[in-house]
Formats: sequence, structure tokens, C-alpha cells
Amino acid sequence: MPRTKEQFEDIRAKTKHKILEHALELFAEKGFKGTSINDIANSAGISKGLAYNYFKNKEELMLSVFGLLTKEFEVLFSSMAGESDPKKKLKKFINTTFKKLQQDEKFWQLYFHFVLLPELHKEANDIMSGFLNEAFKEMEKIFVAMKIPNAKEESKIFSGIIDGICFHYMFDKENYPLEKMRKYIIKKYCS
Amino acid sequence: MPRTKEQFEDIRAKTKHKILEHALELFAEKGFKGTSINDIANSAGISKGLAYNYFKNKEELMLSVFGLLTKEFEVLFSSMAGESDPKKKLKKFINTTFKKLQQDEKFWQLYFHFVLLPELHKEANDIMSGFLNEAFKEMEKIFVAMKIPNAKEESKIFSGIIDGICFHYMFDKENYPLEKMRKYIIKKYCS
Amino acid sequence: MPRTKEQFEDIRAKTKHKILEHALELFAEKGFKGTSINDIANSAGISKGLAYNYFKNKEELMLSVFGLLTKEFEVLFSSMAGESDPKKKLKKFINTTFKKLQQDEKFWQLYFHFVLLPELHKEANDIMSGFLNEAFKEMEKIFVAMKIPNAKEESKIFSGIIDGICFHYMFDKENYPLEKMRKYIIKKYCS
Amino acid sequence: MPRTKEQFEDIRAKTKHKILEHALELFAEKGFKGTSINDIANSAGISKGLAYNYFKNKEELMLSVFGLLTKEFEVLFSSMAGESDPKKKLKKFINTTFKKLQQDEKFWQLYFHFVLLPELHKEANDIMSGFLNEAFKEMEKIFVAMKIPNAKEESKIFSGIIDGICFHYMFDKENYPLEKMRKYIIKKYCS
DNA sequence: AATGAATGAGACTTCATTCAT
DNA sequence: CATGAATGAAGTCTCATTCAT
Repeated sequence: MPRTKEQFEDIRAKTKHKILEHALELFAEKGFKGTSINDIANSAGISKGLAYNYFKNKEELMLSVFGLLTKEFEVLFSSMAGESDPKKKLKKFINTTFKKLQQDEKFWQLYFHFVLLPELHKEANDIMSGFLNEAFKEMEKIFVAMKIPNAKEESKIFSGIIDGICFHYMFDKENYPLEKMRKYIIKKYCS
Repeated sequence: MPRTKEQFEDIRAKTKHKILEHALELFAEKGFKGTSINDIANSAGISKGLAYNYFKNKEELMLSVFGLLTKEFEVLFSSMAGESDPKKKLKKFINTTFKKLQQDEKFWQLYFHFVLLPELHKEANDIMSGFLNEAFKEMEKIFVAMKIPNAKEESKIFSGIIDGICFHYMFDKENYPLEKMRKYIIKKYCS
Repeated sequence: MPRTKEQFEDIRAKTKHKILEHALELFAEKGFKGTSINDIANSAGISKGLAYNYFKNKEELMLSVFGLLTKEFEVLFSSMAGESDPKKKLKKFINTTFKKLQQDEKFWQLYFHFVLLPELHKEANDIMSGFLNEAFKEMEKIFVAMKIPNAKEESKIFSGIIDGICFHYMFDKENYPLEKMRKYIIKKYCS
Repeated sequence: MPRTKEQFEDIRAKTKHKILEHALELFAEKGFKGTSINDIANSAGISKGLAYNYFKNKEELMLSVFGLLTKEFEVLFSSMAGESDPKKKLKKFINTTFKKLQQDEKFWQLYFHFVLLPELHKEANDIMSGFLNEAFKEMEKIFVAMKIPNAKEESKIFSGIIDGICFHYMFDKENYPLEKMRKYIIKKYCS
């Protein structure tokens, strides 16, 4: 009973995604250079060879993982899209970000990783750079809409707070008072 | 006639320091795993083998580099020690930090690197963790002394701002308005 | 279609054995430290890297070679097991030993090597030590059964003769009258 | 007060001998390839460089050590020279050999080492080979003089016993009944 | 006579990648 | 679609040897 074309494609899509997820996790934990194709294959429960069936080489795999990352970034930002009230917009952003941070720390870890090691891949770094600038601008718009004085600076400070807290949380997940900080920031900026 | 003990010690100290500096720079740029001993030796203008005359292995070299890092951290914090007025203290910290950021971005880059890849070396990570907690406490004391409400949270936010801005600056050194931010933060927190 | 598990196991068993045999030969000829993985790989007609697919490192390879050696030792001793008459037992031992010596001098060479360099690997040395003591005891039993006076000493002398002759033969294979000695010893001890 | 030429030469001779002795010990323990010039220099309490002041390279040092070995061999054999009675001759040889074995096991270990690894140095091996043949002949003469039947074979067996016992003793110095064996052999062959 | 810093060849080892099945 | 044996380049590390002092 040969499988249909759709079934094949379904298998391919699922396997590819499985590889990507495990690669993301390992890259985040041990870095790109610290993770071998073997590590990823073992973690994903497939053979080394199969990984090359889906990705031309380690670099391509890395770029695909990077693609995953940017897609999730867009999701993070699009969460605000529904809201028109700037305060509610900001609140949504804060909540989504903190939730993501708790649920998916690997995501943030890898984000920091890509930013810190520009040598890894120039193109990816540029894309990421564009993202951050986009985020800065978006944030500034929100702060302007909220009529906060010095919106340019304050929005940058706010972005700094978010990344800074993510960073500190990742450093000491057990003890960092993440939930308390979330509530405090929302009270401070959204009320 | 052989060199005197002092001469040998002098040579060793100088060469060792040269290796450490180049290693720090390269580790910061390309990561620990992305930097080969060959890279370091070439950069420092010595032979591969000589590196092993000074450091038992790559890991030891990394730990020595880490030692450099912590020493500079201490210098950063001790810069505040002379001041008793909390506002002046904070101002000094901000200025020293931003100055260090501009003069020695590698330092920060490596700091982020060590924090992000705890797998690299548990011991180093623990030491770093202790540092950060120390810094949190110190900052909280300052905020309490400044009679800022919610000192606990606000001091954490402030720490986040600093690391967040460092992070954003490193991402886009050309365009980030670092000087403007420094002045703004000082006005916001120290006046 | 991937190979079946059996096919893979077959390949692995064959390649592993090939490596072991060439390693044994080279270790015997040039010593453990004098033999590089490259030497072994070249001799076995494989790549350097493949050796590490089969053995974690050079030490493990050495221990596996040592395992081969002990297995062959057991075969040597088990050759006597079938006989109950002590003289026939001894005769069989002498014949098997001398035959092995001629056919497989590497085996003896490596045996001496392991004994001479205890620093190489303590564990292997201990195992070997156990073997030799076992052999001493076995030989003593035979000498007692043969009602030879001073069996304890005479059996040790006999063991010495065997190892001594093996040693002298290996020294000067071309000229040493091995066959004549074999016959002489059999006549002396087994008639 | 400059030293005289004799004093200089005395120092040179002593230092050279010190190096040789430590080299002999280390070569015996860890093998030629397993011993570094550094090991030897440290053991002898001198600098690496000084070793090269006395020996052109590691090979030359090894050959000098080999020279030491052969010289001591000659001493061993010359111990018999004074005696004319073959039984007393043999007794002297046995006693000297067993005494040397107990006092200077490194000597024997290295002897075995040189014989086992002919690759080490062809020339040395040939010299050693000559020695052994000389010894065989000498022993045969003694056995002939003692009117032992089959002197050719018996003398070879005797030589085998000696080397075999030396070998077994080195393997298990703690437990091997060396003294008992010495007395037994003397009783067996010299009375 | 003596030192140990410095070099570089070569050893051990890892790992991205290919390929036969 | 899937496997893992096999390769080879590159990295870590050791060590004989040289050399300035």
C-alpha cells in the first residue's frame, strides 16, 4: 500500500520540523559551534544522514533555525496588532513576552546568541538587526501615542528593560522574581 | 649565563598577558568554540605550542580569561566605592559603565557570552552568578538610600536597563545613540 | 533502503577485527607509544577517523588488543584441558606453545611488552599478573601429578624455560634452533 | 677563582653520568617513547637545555644509555673470569645475576626492552644480539667443561631459565620466591 | 656550564559531510 | 525515506629541539 504524495509530504514536513526544534534547543544550550549534527540527530531520534536529506549542510540548518526564530518574533509582535489603545497594546506585548520567556527560554537564549556572535552569519545578523530597529520604531510609536515625554529615549529604555530582564532571568531562572517584575512593569507603564 | 629568575618571570608575565588579551578578544568575537588555539597564537604572534607553555589546555586558558573578566568587573564596581552620596554613586557607576562599554566592547560581549552558555563551564557560571547577585544587592542599597519607592523592583529595572542598553548597543554600534542615552539616564536617575 | 541491522553488525564486526589485528601487530613491533593511530589506519587500509568510530581512543584500542591477547592465552591453556595424563598434558602445552611461537610471534612480543611496561595500563597489568599466577599454579599441579620432586621449584623453572626460550627465539629468529629445543624439552620432560 | 680544567671535566663527567642514570631508569620504567627529555631533565634535576649540552639528541642519549647497559653486561660476565672451575664459574654467574636482579631491576627491564623493540635502533639491537650469542657460547663452554650431556641444548635451557626467572620476577616482585629459586638452581647445577 | 622560552612537526581526536545500500 | 560506515580536514595537544641570555 504505497503512501500518497500528501502522506509523503506530511512526513517530510513533520520530520523537518522535528529536526528544527531539536536544533534550536541544542544551539541555544550549547551554541552553534558546540552542537554537532550528531547531537541534533540523536536528540531528534533520526540518523545523521537523514538530517542532510532535509538540510544541505549545517549552515543551512542554522539559517532555517534562524528562520524559525524570526517567525516567532513576528508572532510576538503581531500579538499587539489587534489592539488600538497604546496602553493595552503595551500590556499585551509585555504579557506575551514574559509568557514566552517562561515557556520558551531557548527562544530567547538563541536570540541573544545570534546577536552576540555576528561572525556566525552576517546575513542572519543583518536580518536580526532590521528586526530590532523595527521593534524600536514600533515601541517609539506606542510611547508617542501614550504621550510619554521623551518618547524616543523612554521607548529605548523600555526595550532595554525588557531585554535586560530576559537576560537576568535566564541567568538565574530559579531565583529571579519574574512574575513580580511583570506585574510591576505593567503597573508602571500601563496604568 | 642563564637569565635570572626575575628576567624569566618578566618574560612569562608579559607573554602570558599578551596571550590572555588576544584570547579575550577572540573569544568575545567568535565564541569559545569558534576560536582555535591557532587563531589565538596567530593573533598574539606566537606559536601554537607556546600557548601550552602558559596554559595547560584551552579550558584553563578560558578560565584565565574569565579571571580577567571578573577582575575588570570588580574594578567597575569599586569605581563607586569612593562616593557616599547615592546619587553621585549611581552617576559614577553609569558613567564608568558607559565609558567601559565604548572603550572595551569585547569585555561586555564576553560577559554576555559566559552568561548565555552555562554549559561552557559550570564553575565560571557560578562565579558570574554570584557577581550578578552582588550587583543586584548593591544596586538595591543605592536605591533604598535614594529613597526611591519600590527600591527592590526599581533597582532590578535599572540593572535591566543597563544590561539591555549594553546589549542593544553591541548589536548596532554605528547607529545606537549611546551618548544620548547616557545623558538621559543620568538626568532621569541622578538629578 | 538502509542496510539491515545484521548487515551493519557484520560490517562493524569485520572492520573492528581488522583494526584490532593490525593494531596488535604494530603494537607488538613498535610498542604502544611507538605506534600512531595513523600507522594502524594505514596498515588496516582505513582512514584515521574510522578507527575512532570503533574505539573511543587509543587507550581503549589498546585495551581491546589486550583483550585479544588474553583470549588467545586462554586458548593456549585450554589446549591442555582434554588430557588427563600429566605427561601428555605437558607435551600438548609445549607443542601448542612452540607452534604458536612460530606462527604468531607478535602474540608473544606483545605479551612481553605488556608485562614490561606496567605503567602502560595498571588494569591490564593486573589481569596479566593473574594469568601468570594461574599458569604457575596449573604447571605446579602437573608437576605434582608427574611426581617430580621439588614440584614447586621445578615447575617454576619449567615456566622460566618456556618464557626464556620464547624470549631468546624472538631475539634471533633466524638462527635460534627452536625445533631442536622443542624436541629436546619434550624428551627431557615428557618421557 | 676560576675552576681548573680538571674541575670542569669532573663536573661534566658527573653531570653526564647523572643524566644517563636517570634516563636509564625512566626508559626502563616507561619505555623510550614514553619518556620525554623533560622527564629526564626533571628527574636529574637539570634543565632541558643542559641535556642537549651533553647529548646531541634523544637518540644519542638512548645509545649512551645502551652503552651503559652493555658495559654492565660485561661486568656481569667478567665476574666469572677469575674462576677456572666450571661449577664455581656457573655459581658465580648465578649469584651475580640474581644479586644484580634484586639490586638493579631497571637494568634488566631495559635489557628486555631493547630486545623486544628492535625498531628502536637497529645498531643497538645488533650489538645486543652479538652479546646474547656470546653469552650462549660462553655458557655452552661451561656446560661442556662440566661434562653435562647435550651441553648445547642444556646450556640454552639454562640461559632460558635465567632470563625466564628474571622476567617472572620483574612481573611480580613482591611474591616471586627469588631467593629460594637461586638456592635451588645452584644446588641443581653446581653441586 | 646552564636556563627555560620559543618553535614546529606530528600525534591524538572530533566532526561535517558523503555514500553505498 | 532512511541508515550509519567511511572520509578527511581541522582542531587540541605533546615534545624534541633550538636559542638568546
